[in-house]
Amino acid sequence: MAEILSDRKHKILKAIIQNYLDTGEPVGSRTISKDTDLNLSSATIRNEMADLEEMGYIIQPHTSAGRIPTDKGYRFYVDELIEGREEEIGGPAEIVIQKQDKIDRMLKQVAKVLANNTNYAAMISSPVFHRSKIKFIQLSQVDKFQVMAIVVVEGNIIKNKVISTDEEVDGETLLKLNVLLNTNLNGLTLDEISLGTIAQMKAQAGEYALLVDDVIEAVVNAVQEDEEYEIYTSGATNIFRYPELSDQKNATALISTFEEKNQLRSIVSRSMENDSEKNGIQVYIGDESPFQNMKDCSVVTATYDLGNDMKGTVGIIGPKRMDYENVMKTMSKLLKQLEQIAKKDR
Amino acid sequence: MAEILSDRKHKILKAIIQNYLDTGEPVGSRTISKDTDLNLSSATIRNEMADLEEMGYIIQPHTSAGRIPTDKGYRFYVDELIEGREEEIGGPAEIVIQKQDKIDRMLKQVAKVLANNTNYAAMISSPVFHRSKIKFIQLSQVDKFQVMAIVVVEGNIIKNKVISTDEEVDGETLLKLNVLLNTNLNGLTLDEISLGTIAQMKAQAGEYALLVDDVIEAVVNAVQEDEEYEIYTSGATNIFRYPELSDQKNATALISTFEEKNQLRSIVSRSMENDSEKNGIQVYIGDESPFQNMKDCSVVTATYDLGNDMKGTVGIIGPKRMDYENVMKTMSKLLKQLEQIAKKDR
DNA sequence: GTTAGCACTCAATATGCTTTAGTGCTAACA
DNA sequence: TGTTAGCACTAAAGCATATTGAGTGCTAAC
Repeated sequence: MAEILSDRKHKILKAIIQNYLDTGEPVGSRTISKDTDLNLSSATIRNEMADLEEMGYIIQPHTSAGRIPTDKGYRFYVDELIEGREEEIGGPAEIVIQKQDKIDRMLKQVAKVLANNTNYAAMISSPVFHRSKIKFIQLSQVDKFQVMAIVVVEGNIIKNKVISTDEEVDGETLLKLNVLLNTNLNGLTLDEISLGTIAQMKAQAGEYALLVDDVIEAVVNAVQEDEEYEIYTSGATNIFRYPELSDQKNATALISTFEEKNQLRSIVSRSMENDSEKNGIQVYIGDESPFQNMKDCSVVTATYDLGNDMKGTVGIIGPKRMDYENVMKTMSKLLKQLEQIAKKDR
Repeated sequence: MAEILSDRKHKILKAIIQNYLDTGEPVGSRTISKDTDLNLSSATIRNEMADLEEMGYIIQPHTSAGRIPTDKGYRFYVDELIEGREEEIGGPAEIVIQKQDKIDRMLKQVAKVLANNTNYAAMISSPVFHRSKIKFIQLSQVDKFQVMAIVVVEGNIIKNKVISTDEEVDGETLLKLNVLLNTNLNGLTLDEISLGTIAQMKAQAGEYALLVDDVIEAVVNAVQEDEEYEIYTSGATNIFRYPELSDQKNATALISTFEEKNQLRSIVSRSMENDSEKNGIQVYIGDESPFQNMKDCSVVTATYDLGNDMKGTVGIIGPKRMDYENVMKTMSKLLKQLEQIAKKDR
């Protein structure tokens, strides 16, 4: 696998791939002969191309056609891109996200901007909160036998859950419970709520110890529940720009994927797991992607971090012949902005 | 316009439309001659068809083809359907929605079931709350200069808004404000909050009168804000089942409509406005629909009412040749279930 | 090692022919 | 007078058959 390509082959392969990214058409020897500064005739190029084909970097769709990159070819190209990526020479990013009062609005906007700037389909997950702290808890009477627990966690995310009680709970009790909960749980993450804490609370609750159990369960549920993080998408119809994806079969598969969002979750988890690579950007080419049956697509993901362990994933899905360079640039610029805004926010 | 069709023409027209709904192919005289119990030769049918064409109910796509319904033809058919619709003979509805703890989940499910049972694209709006009552309000300290107002309105919908204050607000003040807000505003709808109420509250607030203004504004905003009701969709890819909608142009338009959701809002408002017709079901054929450029589609909408003025809209979007009868039946069954579950819920 | 030249291949396009499903009209019929 | 059989006609759709064009691989000469 780790063959070393001669400088010339290297150049030719890169030229083929770049040309194919642009045009989407198989590229022939003549084109390369003209487009590169190698000053070689088409015949020579043909010989080199035959070699590259043998090595598995490119392939002919049919005898009398030019060559297109294989997955291995793409991988070569992308690896080189990632390798050579210096920190962007800043420059005022033209892309602009506006600060929004709610995080989810901002994320929706990020997805939109990403889709518009790349012309591929974009997705972004809301942060997963394994370890975000409880800011405060508020129990309120909803009904005679129903109490609602409202939990605000860091990032001003609000979760709520209705608790049905066996006996009527009067206002005073509720007040006491509220104080109890807040003094004991505020500032803790879910993981930090130990059995000890709970026992302690029960002791303090006295005759309402029973209720405490229910309430804590509700709180935990509420916080965990939307651990079922949201996924926002944008630009699904962009796939129609690429003929290789817009036949009925592919289009249906891709668009339901975006509508259902279940499969997108697998991208998110995968991206989170692998998040450690250089620059945090990951590229899945063809079959490498977590999708089923999406061998004609590539997926580019990155993880953002808003601090306090609020991490999420953005992703771009497009044809294999996507403009990886632009996608990676746009993505990292956008994320940098997002993270900056979030930083100010606290 | 209000020509009266002879009984025979009536039957023939209906047969043509029904056949076309089934097959999607232009229908010829021979087919009708065989399929109906009129016992007429194809030649006779041809004469009648020529008449119907002249009257504008049907049209020939090209000289040597059968006939397809015009919008006027569809309108005739649908009107008759709506006319003749007796209250469904109940029967245990096979379609089942499960009770969910949160309304939005239930609505999502409704959309899904609707899409699956009809094979068209489905949407449902969350209820609009012009006049839903405030159940309680909770102010909480978020930051030194930030207070969060959480408002719970009927239906256990939670809204929240962060208020930035000029001066630091201490816990005691907050408590007072909380009591003040709740004693004055609970049980009221937005419309019922009069200037008198506000003046009264300010008087009671004493030195914090200034804050009261901000807070009330925040509350009103919070409640109104998601007046920006949500729209849930399902089955957008169903349109690929119908060749007349699945060409690139149509598919892109339709699917972006579903993704963007803005245009869907215009359907919702339209449906709400017109909600007074028989059975509450409305059908927009072709250009009658609120969509732009969607002349090949029909839209069927209905309004649901969960009580307490919590009204919303469901809609189906499909080809003009959709199975209107089934759609209407499915829709009204489903809504009946939804409303029943909501009733129990209170 | 490079290149010109040539025979060859295959997809895509164009061309013309046939089939098919339907029509409208006319003339005969009950 | 309404109905029908029959026939000439039409346009789309299907099919086979050339034509073109972009590209290749190979060979022989530079």
